[in-house]
Amino acid sequence: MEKLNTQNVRVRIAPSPTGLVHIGNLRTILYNFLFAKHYKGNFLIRIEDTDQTRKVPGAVENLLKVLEWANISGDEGPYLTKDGKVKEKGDFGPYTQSQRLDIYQQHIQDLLDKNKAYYCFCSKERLETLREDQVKNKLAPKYDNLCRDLSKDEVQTLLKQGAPHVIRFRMPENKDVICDDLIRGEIIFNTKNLDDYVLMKADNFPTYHFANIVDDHLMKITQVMRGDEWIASTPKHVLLYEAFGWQMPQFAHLPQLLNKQRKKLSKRDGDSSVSDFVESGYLKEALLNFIALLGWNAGTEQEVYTFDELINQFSLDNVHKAGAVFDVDKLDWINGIYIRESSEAKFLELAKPYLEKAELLTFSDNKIVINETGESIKPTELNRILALEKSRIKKLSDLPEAIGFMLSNNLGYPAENLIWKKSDKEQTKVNLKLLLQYFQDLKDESFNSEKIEVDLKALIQQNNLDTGSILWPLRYALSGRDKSPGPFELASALGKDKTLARIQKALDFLS
RNA sequence: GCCCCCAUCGUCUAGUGGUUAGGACACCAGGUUUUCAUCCUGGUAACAGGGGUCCGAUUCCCCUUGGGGGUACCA
Repeated sequence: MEKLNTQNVRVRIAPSPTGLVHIGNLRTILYNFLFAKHYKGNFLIRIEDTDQTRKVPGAVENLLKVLEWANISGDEGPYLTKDGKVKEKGDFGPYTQSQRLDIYQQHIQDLLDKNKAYYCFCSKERLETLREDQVKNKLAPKYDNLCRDLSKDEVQTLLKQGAPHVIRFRMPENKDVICDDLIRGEIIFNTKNLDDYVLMKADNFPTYHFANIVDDHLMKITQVMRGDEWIASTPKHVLLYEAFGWQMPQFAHLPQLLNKQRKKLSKRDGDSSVSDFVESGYLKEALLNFIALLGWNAGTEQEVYTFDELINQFSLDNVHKAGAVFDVDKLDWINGIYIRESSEAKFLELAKPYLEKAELLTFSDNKIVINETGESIKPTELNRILALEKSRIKKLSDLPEAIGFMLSNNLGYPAENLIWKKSDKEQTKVNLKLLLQYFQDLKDESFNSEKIEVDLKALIQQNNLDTGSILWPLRYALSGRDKSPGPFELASALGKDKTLARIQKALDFLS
């Protein structure tokens, strides 16, 4: 295997703007970025929009927004300005292929002059019929080289007539092509299995194969890291570099991200667009951490990494060959870790958009308003409420549902739910009255969960009560739910007035 | 059909000729506990099969099987 070149590292991602960025794209982007930063090189973004028919408006913006969200920025290429416009930076531009057509024109002429490429006037219809026949006869579908040996005069005549044409690569015959891969070693192909593929399309746009090679060369790309679905086209690329007489970059084909069915994760897999993950409330640290480990590991038992640790430890040496199944359960687990470890202030910031979107709260410059009641709530109070759910939610979109009952003044539930399984109605009423009395006497400044816990445990002992017979009704009165945070924390987060009101309401329900 | 890639618990993976095959998620059981979650402890679970090479193969080679990718004027 060839040795990794670590000098003047320049890598790129080359997405085509045909839809939303999906999670597999993001993983490829991540690896390129980590690699570039690890070797203190440059990371560039190049938009490969050579298929005019598949262009999707807004796709470039979506890509750049995702990168911004992920905190990954290109050293060269397109970027998003503050007012949402797309601009480009860097000395090797333009970084959008549709703006480089003249460059491809020059280079295709070079190949034509060297007789490495030729004009082809075959119609799409003919090619289609040809392919159908080949498939029917169990032959490899291949171009039959009809135009490969057209004379110069024939070509000139047809061109003068304005005949539609493409330009094809003149594939050498029966030649082994060695493709060296940083991850897989040498892969050998024979040109007899390759056909004279198209370099320039009839609309004068280059194909991926052509534009990609010209640009990687011109932009001085040192390593090409891309999904392993490209392995099969690598010999075409190698041959093109040879035809031009250019030095090739090093190739590293990354293992694919697979869905549960072990198929390539694609844009068609519903939930796989990065925007969906953002919307569901996965933290960027969690998502990046998780996908970094899908196909790579440092050879240690570490599972949780900061971004800097990823940059420091990332290496192509321990990137896998086999594809990896994307397992949401593990993502949820790691997301939970990042949620639990986030600071109070950060968690509030993270929670904001989700609470607002669910129309639970309205945030303005100096006020947070509870939509249902119109009351305002202090950030410190909200923080206390949020803290209750930190260890219970898996993603931020779970939050509105999880804390809704804390902000509502209309808890409704069947009265019998207040009764603990080993208790009865009368006992429950007595205990709730005891609690009402206790909380009435409790001073505001003592209203914290530690104090309440100590007091209530003492109360339980003094009165010789079953713990559950008092704590279950309290918790239920305060939450109206079978499952919730503990009663001490709830009381503390709700504050004296609401605590008293909710206990009173429970007593009303029982009578 | 043809070409190419890949193969350790259900999933993500450690392992580079000699290990009780390790960790994490998920799952199960137990502990803490008023519920749920967190947290702690323990458990079930894997080298696809067959040939070689070797004193010895999960590890190296070959074949089979299985999975995936490619085979476009898409990327």
